[in-house]
Amino acid sequence: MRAQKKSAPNNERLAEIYRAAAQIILRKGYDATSVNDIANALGMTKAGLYHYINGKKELLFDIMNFGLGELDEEVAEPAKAIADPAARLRFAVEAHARLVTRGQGAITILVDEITALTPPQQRKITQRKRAYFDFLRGTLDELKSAGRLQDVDTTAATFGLLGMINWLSRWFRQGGALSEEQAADQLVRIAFHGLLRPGRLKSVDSRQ
Amino acid sequence: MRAQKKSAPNNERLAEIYRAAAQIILRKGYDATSVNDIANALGMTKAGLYHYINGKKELLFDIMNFGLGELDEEVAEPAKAIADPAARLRFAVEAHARLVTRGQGAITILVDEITALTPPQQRKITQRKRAYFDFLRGTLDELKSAGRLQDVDTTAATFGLLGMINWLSRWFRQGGALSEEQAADQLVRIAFHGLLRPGRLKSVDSRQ
DNA sequence: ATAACTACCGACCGTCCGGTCGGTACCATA
DNA sequence: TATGGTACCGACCGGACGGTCGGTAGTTAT
Repeated sequence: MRAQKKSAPNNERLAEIYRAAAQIILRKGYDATSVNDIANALGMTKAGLYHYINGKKELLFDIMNFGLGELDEEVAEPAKAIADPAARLRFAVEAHARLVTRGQGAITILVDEITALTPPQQRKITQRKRAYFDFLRGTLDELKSAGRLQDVDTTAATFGLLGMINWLSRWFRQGGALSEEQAADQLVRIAFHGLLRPGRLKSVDSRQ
Repeated sequence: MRAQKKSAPNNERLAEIYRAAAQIILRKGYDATSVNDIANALGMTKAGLYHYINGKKELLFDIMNFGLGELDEEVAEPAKAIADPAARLRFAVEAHARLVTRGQGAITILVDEITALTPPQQRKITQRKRAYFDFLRGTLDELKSAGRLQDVDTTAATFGLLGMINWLSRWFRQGGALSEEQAADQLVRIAFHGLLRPGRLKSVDSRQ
């Protein structure tokens, strides 16, 4: 139904292109990245790059779908094999966090540059993201049914979780104070048990 | 030391311009927003708008500083008057969350568009954001000293907190299922007590 | 009445960007 | 050694965008 590429170019080179483009877009943002920037990073000219891609927006769309594929393969699918919802949630948070801290770029772009797509592209990406969101919230719902969840709204909690994880891309730096594993572990701790020790606090009230 | 505006234009109109620009930039992103877009939204031409602003980047810089001003006035300053660190933290999270959910735009832009600034502008904004970050982390450090904090890294915890709060702008919608107050309350609950009920869980292990 | 200032606008400019097109050099395969 | 496909490139185009400039209409001050 849709116009395909005129020919079928080397697939490995295509993967290289996605990787290089993701890195640059991650650093400068989609709009601030020119097709020339990407081509130069690959030792090519713009015209040469257009041998592989069908347009700047479609390149972004492809990168995002690649990122969603990673999320499915490395987080959602393995997690779904875990029966206990708490263990499943822990695995998902850790694996997702590591995907972000690894800094390969696609998952972060996926989250930051949706508005750059055309509306139909946006719809498709949003739909796939929604499936992942529903999987996470479903796990929280299971925990709630089992009486293992605090008294929180599972939708808000899922967004809170995703907020913490996605925010990693803004502050986590390779070679910083925390390793990828430590950062993921910290998020799990905060998400699971919160910041404050439980116990006797005679009701915390914001109005002095 | 720096070139000022040629004259001193109406300050109220300037505020209107900031507000309108913030709304559009919030919706479309800085790069995708043209100076013309902003001018038209104000019933002006681009040339007319340039009577008030010195450049697109400086407009963004001004909006960000405006957002940081709001954060100081409505969150940091009032919070600093609260002696108990847990109550102070609760107030900060709630007030900050409400600033985001209100959707006026400046705080969200502040967080999403830093890369669009010139390096000196970036440095100034980052410095002011750092002061707010330090205030939050300082509060967590106080709680830690008092033995009231879980065993978490206060830096990671502060980023986690900010991640949840800033993420609100991506999912919270006026008139949605949750009111601004409810959303802020949910974040406080999650941040303070976590997702899982405390108690007997015979060690959550991620490996089956 | 006039000078000065504010608040704009129409027209224009240089630049950069996404995208195209007609090539060419280099393989394969037969 | 002809054929055809892959992997590029130089040159170019139209359009949009940030920004400028020389105005003008309206208001206020003297």
